[in-house]
Amino acid sequence: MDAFYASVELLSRPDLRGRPVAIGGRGDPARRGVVTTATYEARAFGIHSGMALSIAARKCPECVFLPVDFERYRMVSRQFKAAIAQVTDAIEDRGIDEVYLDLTPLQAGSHALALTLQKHVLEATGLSCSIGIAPNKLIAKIASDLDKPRGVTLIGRDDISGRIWPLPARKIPGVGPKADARLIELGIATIGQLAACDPAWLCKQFSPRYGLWLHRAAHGQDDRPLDLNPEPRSRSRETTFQNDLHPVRDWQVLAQTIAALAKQVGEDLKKRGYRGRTVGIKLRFSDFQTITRDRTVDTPLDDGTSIRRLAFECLGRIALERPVRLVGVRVGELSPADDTADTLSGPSAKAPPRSDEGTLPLFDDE
DNA sequence: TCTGGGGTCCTAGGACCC
DNA sequence: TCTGGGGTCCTAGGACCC
Repeated sequence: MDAFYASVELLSRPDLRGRPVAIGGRGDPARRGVVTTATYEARAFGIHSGMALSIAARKCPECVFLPVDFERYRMVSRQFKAAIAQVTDAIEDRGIDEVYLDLTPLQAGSHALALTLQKHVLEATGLSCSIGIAPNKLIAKIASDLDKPRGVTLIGRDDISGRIWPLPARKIPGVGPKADARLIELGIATIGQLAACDPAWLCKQFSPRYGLWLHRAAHGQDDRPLDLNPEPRSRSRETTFQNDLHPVRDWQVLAQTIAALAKQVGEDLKKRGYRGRTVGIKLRFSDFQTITRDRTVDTPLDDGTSIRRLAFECLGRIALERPVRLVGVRVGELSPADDTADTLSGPSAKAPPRSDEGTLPLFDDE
């Protein structure tokens, strides 16, 4: 979807069309938050997603800032996916504003299919999208980005050297800021230059796996099938404080926040029918250093009380010596709640007992 | 007044087991 | 003066994506 959150907001605020608009945080650039989406007018001022709201406001004082409304975006997301489902049900969900489709079995030509999809999405939501059609997910994803907004880009195997190789290596999904910076250091700026590199040399510069993947990606090779029904791996909630917490003076606030997050994660898990064996917490300090602690137990759980107890145990293993900016609670190693195989028997039942199992030496507030 | 929230996957080291 | 090899699980951190 093109500039998804911003485009959704403009549906109800047509008066803002043509003006620089940025969506993020609570819509107040004086408060903590980042730009999630900027309209193309705002992008012209150098505003982009991930940028601090305060910096965006400095770059463009006339920019309009709106708060994020995830509930609404999720609703529109369901609408556009339902519109696409009229064309194909081979849909891999890639989050709120993206999907992969397998159009292989369809009879119509690629370009006609793309126009049909855009028409369905526009009629269902009033919003535009950009489409890339290619022999695999990797190239389709790159292609979808080449002609935004409202683009349709077709790339065949024979087009890879002509259309893909001139692009910056950073355009490969999976090459982020760190890998790109390292590539630049190594004198590699384009995908074509990456494709010319010896894979063994790339493996030496990066990890063996990543080096091999880089080489294959640069040659447009990708054999990942669509994942039509991915199982969730973890569930988490986190929050950034408007003002950093003093680790001692504000301990109550920290504890209450963790308890509330634990409760929410538990409710999320129950609603979706999952339990998890690993409970973890995340703390971000004022210097932006982020640390995590987690704890795995034998029996999967989904109740807020157990999650909170384990979260507090994790908290007890962290030295609270700096102001705390963010706290989060996570449950991982998920399994369906109706799958009782692991809870009744199995290897875990024979695991040696842990002396501190279930105890809460420091922070027991029950 | 710089830097959200919710995810996935990978790496590396240590414990532990055979 | 020496101390294997292979495997799994857990933990912590980090890169990356939407």
